[in-house]
Formats: sequence, C-alpha cells, structure tokens
Amino acid sequence: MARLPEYLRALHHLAEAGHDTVSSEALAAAAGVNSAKLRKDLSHLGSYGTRGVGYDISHLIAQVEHILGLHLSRAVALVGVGNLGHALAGYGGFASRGFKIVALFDADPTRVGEQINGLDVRHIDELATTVTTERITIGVIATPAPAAQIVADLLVKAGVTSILNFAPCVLNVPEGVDVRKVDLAIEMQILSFHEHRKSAALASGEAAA
Amino acid sequence: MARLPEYLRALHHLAEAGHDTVSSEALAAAAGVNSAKLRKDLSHLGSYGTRGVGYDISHLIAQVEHILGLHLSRAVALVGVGNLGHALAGYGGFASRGFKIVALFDADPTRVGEQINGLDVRHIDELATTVTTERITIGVIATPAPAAQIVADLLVKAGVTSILNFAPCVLNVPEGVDVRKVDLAIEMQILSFHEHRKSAALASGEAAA
DNA sequence: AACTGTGAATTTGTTCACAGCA
DNA sequence: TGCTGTGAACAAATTCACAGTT
Repeated sequence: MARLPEYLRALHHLAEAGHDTVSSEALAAAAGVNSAKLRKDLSHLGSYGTRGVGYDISHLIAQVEHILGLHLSRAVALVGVGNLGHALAGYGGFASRGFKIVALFDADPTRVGEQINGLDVRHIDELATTVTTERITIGVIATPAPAAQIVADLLVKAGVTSILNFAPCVLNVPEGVDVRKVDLAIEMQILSFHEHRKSAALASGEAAA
Repeated sequence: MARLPEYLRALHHLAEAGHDTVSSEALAAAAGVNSAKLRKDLSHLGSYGTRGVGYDISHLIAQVEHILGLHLSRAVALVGVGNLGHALAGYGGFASRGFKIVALFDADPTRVGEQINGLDVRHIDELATTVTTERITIGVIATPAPAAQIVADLLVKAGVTSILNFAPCVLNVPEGVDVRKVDLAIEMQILSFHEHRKSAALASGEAAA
C-alpha cells in the first residue's frame, strides 16, 4: 500500500517526540488521512493494535519497515548528474531513510570523475558492470527526456527492476519492472489548475457560497 | 483532472514530431494510459475530437492549456535554497513549461544575497512584502521538515493559495489553500516495497507461475 | 470509556462495448 | 471504415457506523 511510508514517517516523528503508543485518530492526523482508512490499512498487515489503547509505536514501526523491505537496505544507482541529479546525489533524505546511492553515472565525459558526496561520477558505459558488482536493484533517472528511455533500457538490461523517473516522459519497460514517475512541472501544472479554478470561482461571484 | 498535464506533455511531443492529428489510442499510449480513460477525460472538456479522424493536436493543446490556466503564467516563490532548493531554482523544466520563479527565500543570512539563475536570494522576513508586490500565488517549500509548517503559515498569511511541499511532513493549511506533496524518500520506499514483494515471490518458488 | 477491526453502504474511478458521426 | 463519445457494467477505494475487546 502506497500510504505505508507516510505512516512510517509519522510514526518515527511520534517516537522521537517520546510517545510510546498512538491512537488511529492521532496517527491519521499526523499522516494527513482519515482514521478509518488508516485502521483499514493497518489491519491488512495483521492486528497490531490494542482496543482501548491504540498502537505500540516501536512495534508498529518494525512491522511497517519489514513490510516495506527497509530492513534490507537496497543499493541505488543514479543516472544523470545535471542540476537535479546533483541535488539528489547530495540529498540527505535518502540515506537517513534507508537508501544508499552507491553509484553515479553520466554520459558527459566532462562530468565523469567529478566527486559528489564522496562518490565518483562514472561513465554510463560502466553501468552494466557496476550494477552487477554492486548488486544494484533500484535506478534513479535524472537525465533529460530524450535520454531517459535509453537509460531505462540499459538499467533493465543490467538487472535493475525498479526505476524512479524524474524525466518528463513515459518509459516503456518489460513486465516485472516497476516505474514511478516524479514530474516537477506536472505538479506545478496541477496547482495552476487549482489556482485557475479558484480565481474563476471568485470572478463568477461565488454564486454557490 | 490530474492527468491533463501528462496529456499536454504528450501532445507537445507529438506536435514537435510534426503530427497534426492524433487518435485517442495513440495519445493514450504516449501518455501511458488506457484509451477509453483518455477519451472520457477529454470529453469532460467538451467535444474536441472528430470521429473517424482523431483530435486536432494544436487545438487540443490550446484547450488543455486554457483549462489548466497556463495561459496566465503565475508567479512562483521558492523557499529554502539548500541542496534541493538550489536545484529547483535552476531547473529549466519550470520555465519551459509556463512557470516563472520570481523570488527565492532562505532563513540563513549567509545564503541571503547569493545569486541563482539571475535571482537574488532574499531573507524570509521579506517574504510577505515580496509576495504582495510580485503577485505571487504559488509557493514551493524546499526547507527542512521542522521549518516547513512555519514557512507554510507565512506563505498563506501573505496570500499564497497553492503550495508544492518537498519537506517530509504534513502541512496544515486553511480551507481554500491547495497543497501538493513530493517526498523523494517515500517514492523510494514504495519502490523498495515492490522490490521486496518481487524477491519474496521469487523465494517462495513462484507457485502461481 | 476508549479505541480497534470490519461488515455494509457509498462514492469514485475504470473499462467495456457499441451507437453514431465523419 | 475508423474513430469518438458515452451509457452501462464493473472494480476499487473510501467512509460510516458499530460490535467487540481491553
């Protein structure tokens, strides 16, 4: 379930604040969801709550991390160390939440050899070998759109089975490979849409209000 | 509808490739969705297709851009020019798709005055004034989590009605303010979940296969 | 008394399948 | 004939509401 990571973040936050247990109501508020939905989600992992009390935070954290496979710490390769890729390579949020970027690649020879956060940028020709030797299973694509499909094919061929795609394009991958897409311009456009609706509603005199 | 931006991107791509019209089947493939879903989505904007032919690309682009409010070009403020904020400020994908970051803010005085992409980083104390004078309606939060709610409150108070939040936390905002969240670590954790499921399926001998 | 877990009701979203138009 | 637009069927997700446990 795609909401478990959000619950996990909220749980860690509560644990750091010194709490031992939490009710579905409180956890739902911290995660920004409805409490019934949260209970239903958690009940799918098994019954880890106590009626009248709530959920044991550290126990629930362990359960959720196990479901998400975060006890295993998977190796990640990042391809494309341009503007965004550079920031992702240096982003502390990955390491602190269980992911380790173990290799950086770029097609531009002038970038190869550069060091970012203690990692050398390697040429993309080395991708296949490195993915194998470092046992990389997750790839992050932060290249321009025209290169993204080529990189995706390389990653898949090398054995990567999950891809996080920041390039603004749809990737074609074989069955069994998971792709998640993050398109920053699309996020902005969705906000623009809401802005547009709001100003239109105002202009038309809020007849419904 | 949240899929329109994806259709728009695909349409622009087709237009650049020299196409004039496109069928729902082809456009759906380019956008990575089912063709019936695409037709239903587009039919909500009105009937802009021609039976037997398909959709006129440039006409449809104009319609979709209008629905999304992209003909208006809204001003954007970015708060937090750390690692990620820096990359976002320099990200070409915003400008090329109709958004203009017009102001950068940070709380750290050592960063104030720095220039990124021709924009001065201002101190967050100037946020309220700048948002008003520059008519900013969209705010991007790229601060650490503990600062995000404070920044969100500042933005809302200054008149911003849409927020794109990159900080790993839930924001509380009043009714009428839209928030979209992008959490990079959560994206990775969702991939980790799929990886975990796949390796579990393999280990248990793929009894279903 | 407080809170979980869950059937049932409801809403929302997706896909099918085809009538009807160019 | 090729393709859109859409009613109807289907599927999924969400929320309600409350029985049951601690």
